[in-house]
Amino acid sequence: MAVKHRVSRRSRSRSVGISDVAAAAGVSTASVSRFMHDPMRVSPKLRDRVEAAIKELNYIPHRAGRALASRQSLIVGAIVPTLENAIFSRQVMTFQQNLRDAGYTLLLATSEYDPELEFRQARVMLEHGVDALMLVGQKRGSEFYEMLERASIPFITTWIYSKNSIHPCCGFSHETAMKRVVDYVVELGHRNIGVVTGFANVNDRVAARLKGIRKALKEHGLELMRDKIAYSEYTFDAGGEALARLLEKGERPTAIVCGNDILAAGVLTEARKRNIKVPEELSVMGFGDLDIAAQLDPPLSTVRTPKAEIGEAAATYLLNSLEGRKTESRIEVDIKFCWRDSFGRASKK
Amino acid sequence: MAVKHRVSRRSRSRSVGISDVAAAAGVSTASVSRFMHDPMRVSPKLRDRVEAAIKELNYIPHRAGRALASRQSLIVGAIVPTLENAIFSRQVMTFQQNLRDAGYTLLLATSEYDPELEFRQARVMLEHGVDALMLVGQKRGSEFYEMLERASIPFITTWIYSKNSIHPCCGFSHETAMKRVVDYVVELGHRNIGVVTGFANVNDRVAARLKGIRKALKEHGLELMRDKIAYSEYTFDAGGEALARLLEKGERPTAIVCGNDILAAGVLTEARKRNIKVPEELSVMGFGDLDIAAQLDPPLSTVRTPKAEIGEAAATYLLNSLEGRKTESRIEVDIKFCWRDSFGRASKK
DNA sequence: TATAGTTGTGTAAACGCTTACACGGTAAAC
DNA sequence: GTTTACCGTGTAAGCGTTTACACAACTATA
Repeated sequence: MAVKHRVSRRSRSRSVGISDVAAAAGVSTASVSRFMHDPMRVSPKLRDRVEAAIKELNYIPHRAGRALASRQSLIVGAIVPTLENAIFSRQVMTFQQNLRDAGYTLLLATSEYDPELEFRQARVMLEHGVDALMLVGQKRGSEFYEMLERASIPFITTWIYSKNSIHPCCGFSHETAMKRVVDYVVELGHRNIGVVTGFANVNDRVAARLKGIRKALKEHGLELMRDKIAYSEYTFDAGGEALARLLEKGERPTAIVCGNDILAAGVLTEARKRNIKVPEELSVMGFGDLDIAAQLDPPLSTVRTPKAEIGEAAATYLLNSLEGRKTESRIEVDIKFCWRDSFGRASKK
Repeated sequence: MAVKHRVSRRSRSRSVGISDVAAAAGVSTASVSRFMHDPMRVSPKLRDRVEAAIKELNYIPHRAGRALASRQSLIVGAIVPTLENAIFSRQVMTFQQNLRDAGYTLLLATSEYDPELEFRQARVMLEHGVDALMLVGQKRGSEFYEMLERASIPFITTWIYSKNSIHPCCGFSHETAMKRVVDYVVELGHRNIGVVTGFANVNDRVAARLKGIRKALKEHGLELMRDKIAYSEYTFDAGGEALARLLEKGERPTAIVCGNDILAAGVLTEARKRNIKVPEELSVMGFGDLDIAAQLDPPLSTVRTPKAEIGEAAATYLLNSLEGRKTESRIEVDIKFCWRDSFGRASKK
């Protein structure tokens, strides 16, 4: 059934290579190569000739050749779930900037929260010979880590931190973060607390946050009932709908703790639509501190996560590893609780 | 005892190559290569042996070798100004997804709106042998385009459209878009219009939008005075400050037209801070329709730009070019005007 | 039966670079 | 005036693929 048709061959014209430069300059390719890496390693006379030849021929070195010969691609890979979320795009951006400053280039893929796709992308990256790899989260099959192991390249998992982590990681404990949030929420008098969260099965961070919530509640003798959790996609509208579902069941919560700011913004909008006053009647808490959080009305209480810092720290770790420098492989970053107007004391009945 | 280990050098151990597989399977490397590209091209017997050998050895093909021999890297590059803005990250994401589905991988760099940096990054991409390249905007020195010309790879400029464009492009006319906006703004009775915009010198899209504004005003016998324009960085706060500057000078405008939604959001926040009622006393118009636009209070009027569509169209164009298919090289995408509550008729004095 | 295709496989020469090694020349040490 | 060291350069063997070409073994055709 598959109709095989011949794809027109691309032009195969040789491009200007190092040997052309060598010939034009009347030197050996070795000398040109040396010049490329450190002009001071060749004599001034030769230097000038090579320089002239390069300019003359518009020579652009071909890194595939270099990669083959030197076993270094100068490429670093990153696989993130999505770029729709400012969280990851900010992280990727600083990651890339730091790599670039060190002479590396970024190969980027998204996994769309699909483990299988993530695995395939990782494999492709290894085929491309990436010198290092940045990942998000740690939950993946052992064959994934075994593959990395065999490739023996440094890698780091981000948005995860645990001092006993088996793998290099850079982030914070989502569990602790959320526990602290809920501790405070309870302190503010809230007893009936609703949760709007992403789907925990695909994402270890979501699961950890839920765990933190449960832990805090338990310590205060409370329990997170099933009908107080609404799972949702990461969109504004879905966040609003999640609130709607929560409100349909039982007594209205006095506080909603959300898995991220997108969901919280949706909740805020839905609350306004229903004339529920925030925070008087309903307190709302986000997570992540996107730029928009402070622009919402009322400004959203949330947890600030250092997206850029994570990208930078990940780059630093990988670069250190590549250079053979000793570095801490479990990096904890600071988070900050931002209590803004969307969250207040529980209304007294 | 005497363990002689040179730590500084990176491990140079040969990895499993195609020749190892060939040896293990008792066939030639050519056959393995053929198997890799199309298993049906080799006999069943040989197929099984090769398959077994590959699994046995955990063989991962090395694309640098392939790139060298076949003159195709299966890598496509993209250079965008930043990923902080959802505009570009969304575009990059769909671009990447479409490439991936076609077997290509994305090499990504940011230029931070710096032409020089963009040029250097482009050069690095060519060194990596990208098969194609996506860029944002068209304003760059001729040496840039000459370099691309010499590399003779397909490329496309995005967020730009003109039916006479010299270069392949995919986007819309910012000039026309803004002209239509202002036409309507004037129709709504506004005569005193302020503009908050990014810096036009670094960005051809900004310049085009300003041109559109001026053109529209001129047709209505109006003029954009210098003191009605505030230039600003692309941050919420800077947008607010820009409004502040505008308000200090002369009579207060009845409408503010912004270069993007971030600036508009900043303007909205600043207006609220000053107790200026939107839209009764001041109408505000954004550009771009970020997700947040509809969540703001009041919901922001803006121009919806198809970010994902641009990424996809760019990918499609490049893939078509790579496969030698004939395609339109100037692609216009639709924009949509979203009139929400932040914009209304000019208040009658 | 002779001839011409077809199919499956192997051989070996690239592809563009790096780098171990060799070598001649000059400078420093004796 | 040797010897020793070092420096700058060239030679050539890879690095892991692809692919043009050759060839043997079939199959189809006349």
